[in-house]
Amino acid sequence: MQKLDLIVNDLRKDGYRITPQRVAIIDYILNTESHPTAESLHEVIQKKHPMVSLATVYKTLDLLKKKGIVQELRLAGGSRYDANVGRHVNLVCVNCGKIEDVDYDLLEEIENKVARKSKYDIVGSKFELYGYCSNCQKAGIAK
Amino acid sequence: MQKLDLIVNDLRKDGYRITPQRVAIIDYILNTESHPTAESLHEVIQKKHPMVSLATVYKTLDLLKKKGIVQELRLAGGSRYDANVGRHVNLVCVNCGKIEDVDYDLLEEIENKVARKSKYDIVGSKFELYGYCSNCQKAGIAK
DNA sequence: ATCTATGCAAACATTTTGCAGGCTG
DNA sequence: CAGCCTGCAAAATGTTTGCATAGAT
Repeated sequence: MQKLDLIVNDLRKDGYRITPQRVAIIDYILNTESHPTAESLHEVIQKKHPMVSLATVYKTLDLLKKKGIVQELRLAGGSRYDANVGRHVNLVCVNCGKIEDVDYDLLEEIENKVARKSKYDIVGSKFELYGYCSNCQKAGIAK
Repeated sequence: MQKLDLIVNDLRKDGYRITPQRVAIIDYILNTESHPTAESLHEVIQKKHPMVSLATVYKTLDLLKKKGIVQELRLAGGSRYDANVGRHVNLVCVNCGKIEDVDYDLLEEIENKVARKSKYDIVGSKFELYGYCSNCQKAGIAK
């Protein structure tokens, strides 16, 4: 069974409606490695599905974020979205915005290794954990 | 010698002018652990130095980023700035936006350890490397 | 005296929101 | 056929820019 179908079934089970817009967006983001912005995603999808507005793209991406289907990378020039939600390292060019995925072993060695392998001039790195702090868990907000 | 003085001397050596606005901003960000946004930084600094505009805060933060003195964390609700530019882990509450710094050993164990220690409900993580790709290095753009 | 840095306000880019109507279940 | 989802447009948010002037060197 396709990954798309699994996600669609999951959403349906949760009571979400399966619209052509949502399917098109999910399908596209599952099958690209381009880390699109909301706007570039909208442009590409409109070619096949003229009936998709930018607002719907944003709303759908919000839904997919909540469901853990996509990850949002907040970068200069707007957020980019990534269906690869497993633990992974993104190599971001702070000049042109290009993003590449990188395999790695241990944190301690990553930076040097990556610099050597990629020919990137590394100017910084960041490992961030996202979650709900204990206060917010108690309050049960917006989860 | 104070860290502030070192930075100020460095900037002066590079030909940048040492204005009260810049000193106030650098001084504040060096001595806070609150990961302020540009706007919150502006509010706090205005209390002591009414002559600091928000535009100047942004311009100064850009300068400090270029000099490697601060790190920008792009999060929901706006970027946050952090004088701790060494390699470190930020623990971000995706609900209230609180940011805490975390010590760590090895990447493999971080997520579980942090979840246990912090009582955070971890919903995702991200380790990003920032740098200039080889193309951009050749082109020598905007560095 | 020179010329960078500032403040102001307008411009800009991205994302969010409200509402009327359409489509899924 | 009930109510969630959509498209549109306006609004909100966060950041950048242009220009005249103040102020650091």
